[in-house]
Amino acid sequence: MKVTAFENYITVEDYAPFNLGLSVDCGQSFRWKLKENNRWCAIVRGRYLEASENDGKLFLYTSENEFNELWRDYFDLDCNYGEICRTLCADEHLKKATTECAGIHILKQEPWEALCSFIISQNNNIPRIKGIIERLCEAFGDKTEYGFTFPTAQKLATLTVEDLAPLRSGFRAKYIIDAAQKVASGEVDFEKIKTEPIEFGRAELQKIKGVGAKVAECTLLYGFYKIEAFPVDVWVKRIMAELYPNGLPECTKGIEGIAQQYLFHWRRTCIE
DNA sequence: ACCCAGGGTAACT
DNA sequence: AGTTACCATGGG
Repeated sequence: MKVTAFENYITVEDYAPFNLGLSVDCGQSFRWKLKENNRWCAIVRGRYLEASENDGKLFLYTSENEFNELWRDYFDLDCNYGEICRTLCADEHLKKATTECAGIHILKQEPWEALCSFIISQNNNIPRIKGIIERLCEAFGDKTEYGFTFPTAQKLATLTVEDLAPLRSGFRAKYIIDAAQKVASGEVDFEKIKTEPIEFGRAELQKIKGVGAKVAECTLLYGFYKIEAFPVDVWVKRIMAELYPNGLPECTKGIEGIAQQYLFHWRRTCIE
């Protein structure tokens, strides 16, 4: 990986297969927007970034310092996805999925944002999920010169279900409040989820009302980078019924979450 | 009115 | 422990 710093941006070359647009807009995160100048922009962990990709080169409007300390990790640029995809290619369907959706990386998102976002995602569609999250940030996040931050669990823990009415999140509002309270109080222990095996995190997250297996898996995968987590939504359910009636192939062992992300996007966009 | 969407829960065998 | 009703919201 080669990083070159300019006045107000850096370029990154020679990185592992990575597709910026695909990674930020394949259903794992909901806050990235494509501006008219063809740059993706978002506020992540309180930091604002504009980014674009052209001719195998990344343009990140940030400092080399912030890149090394935040974005490099967030975009998982030091992980060898080439090798991972070669492993997954042992299965014929995953060979197609990883080829046709090449460059998807798992984004290392903030645990609370991932949890809260995927609570909102339940029985919902992606455009509306994005709308609810945008209203959540505008109503309860911190205003910055570039937009609103994602509100903290501590902030949301002070609110009531009625306070969330403007979000139009429906029955999910009470789940958001319960999650915020349990995370803010430490009843759901994020630090321990980070260090303990995944089974601890599964049980811990499902102490929250409205968090079942699927939302827990998404939180563990995108918020805690537990890449063996395997969220099964309606699309992955279809994949399993159509292609893997006897379960996932051996080559996915330990990296089920990454396989899932390719299969999810592939099934939604490349099939039929 | 009917369908679907990155589901969850409770009450059953 | 697995299945099966039932729950819930807004957009098409």
